[in-house]
Amino acid sequence: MESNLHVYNTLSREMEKFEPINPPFVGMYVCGPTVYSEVHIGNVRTFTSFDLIYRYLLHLGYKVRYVRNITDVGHLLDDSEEDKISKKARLENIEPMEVVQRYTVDFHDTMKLFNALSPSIEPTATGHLIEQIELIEEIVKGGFAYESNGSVYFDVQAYSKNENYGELSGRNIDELLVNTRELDGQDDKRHPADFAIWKKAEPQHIMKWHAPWSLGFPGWHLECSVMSTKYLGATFDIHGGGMDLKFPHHECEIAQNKAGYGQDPVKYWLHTNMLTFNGRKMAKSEGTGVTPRQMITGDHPLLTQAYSPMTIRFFMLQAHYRSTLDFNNEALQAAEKGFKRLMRGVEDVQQLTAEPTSSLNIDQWKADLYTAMDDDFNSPIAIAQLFEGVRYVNLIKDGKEHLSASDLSLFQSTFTGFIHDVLGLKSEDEGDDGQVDGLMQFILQLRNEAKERKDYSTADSIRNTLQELGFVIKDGKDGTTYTKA
RNA sequence: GGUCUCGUGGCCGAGUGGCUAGGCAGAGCUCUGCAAAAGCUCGUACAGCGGUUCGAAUCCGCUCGAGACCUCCA
Repeated sequence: MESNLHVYNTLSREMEKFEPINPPFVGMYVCGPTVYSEVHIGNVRTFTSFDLIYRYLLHLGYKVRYVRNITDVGHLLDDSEEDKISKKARLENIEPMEVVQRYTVDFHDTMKLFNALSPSIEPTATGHLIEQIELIEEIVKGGFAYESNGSVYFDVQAYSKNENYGELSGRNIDELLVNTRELDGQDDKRHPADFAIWKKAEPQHIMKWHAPWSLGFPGWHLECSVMSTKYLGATFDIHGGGMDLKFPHHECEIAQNKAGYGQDPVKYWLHTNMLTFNGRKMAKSEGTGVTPRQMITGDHPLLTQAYSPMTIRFFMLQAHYRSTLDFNNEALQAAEKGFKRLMRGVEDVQQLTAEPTSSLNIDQWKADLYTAMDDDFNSPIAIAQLFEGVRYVNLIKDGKEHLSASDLSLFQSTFTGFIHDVLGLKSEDEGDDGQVDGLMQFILQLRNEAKERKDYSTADSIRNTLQELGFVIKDGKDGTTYTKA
């Protein structure tokens, strides 16, 4: 298993050659959603980015175990004593697990629309309470956590004696202690930077479990430590998530793993950047979240039209996963047209015929494609290279370039395979039963007869009417074809 | 207030010490009954001001602007 893949590791802040701990196996853990409401389009971007990464690793031949959790324990809101899931449950007058079920299903449906592959394992926080309690016990035993009023807090200062709390996020422990804001309900903590790993539940709290310290619930960061370790081992290859999780979530995860399991959990940390709308980060908490449903239906004040899931996916892949990406109508419309052009290339490439020799260097073209993806999954460059491929298709179609049988077959499989399997893009033309095509062929035949009679008014009338119905007519050298607009 | 990121042509968005990103939009040409499609060609962009260098959009400093994290967030 040899590849030349390089990835940007947040931990080292450098590009590193990707070398799995146990090739050809790769363990990848990605922080999944908290299922208390519909995901927004920013969440979709993150999971689409990791879908691209997962797909490319598979394409390279790695045996990937992809674990993505579902956070179904609500965690505390900043200034209330109520967590997100039980709050939602109370508002909608339903069971907390009903909330969880509804939005888990919705999340899966959404990711399917965007053609994301399912993870290998999708564990839930509530399904791993025992393991979480065990990890807390280990951390306490090691002297890195203390109990206070039925809650258990991670002792950041004790941990910092020998470890570097802040290594991932570049934070300085002393500044952290000074700069942490004064929050209510911090009385139980010894230091403001300490974080809860077990929280005693207030009487009105719905989701709670019995533990040695109290009837309560686990700290948010704990589930990922536990589930990643359980399914991928104490040290695994890739841990991913959104940039906004770097601190405190991932920082705390590392601390918990080192304190409880005695091991540095992750070799490569990958973080995806945020999606903005009108230059502002999209976030549920700010009420600026645009949902996938709104994107697909166009039902949102900021949208001038609807955009299909594949248009949105293509648009996302046109930016690098570590860059912020700003949504606006003009850019999305550009993506819509570009995507259609790419898909036309996929259709047309299959129609090409071979010649005795080649006038294009397909090996080089293919190598450039892989070079792009090997450079930290640089999908924008890869897409540029695929558009170069579209140009090839058209030149060959026009007889201006030609390929040998072996080159043509390589070109076809690489071009189509990359678009379908690596980028996860597929045509959205709803297939028909051939009736439409039969009708179209008949109509076009009538039109061509009119053209031969130089009856251009009839020919144009047919073309205009078909155009209004959504069919674009193209008179080529070898006959007339049509595409759906 | 602290930490950090970014500022690329009309729009989105790669790249990065000297060589074409790409998509969309725009202009011209070829093809065509016309059109569409397709092909070819074109704009010569890197916030501003200094500095380093033979040479910087790319490195350094400052200024301005935008954003993120520091509190739940993908």
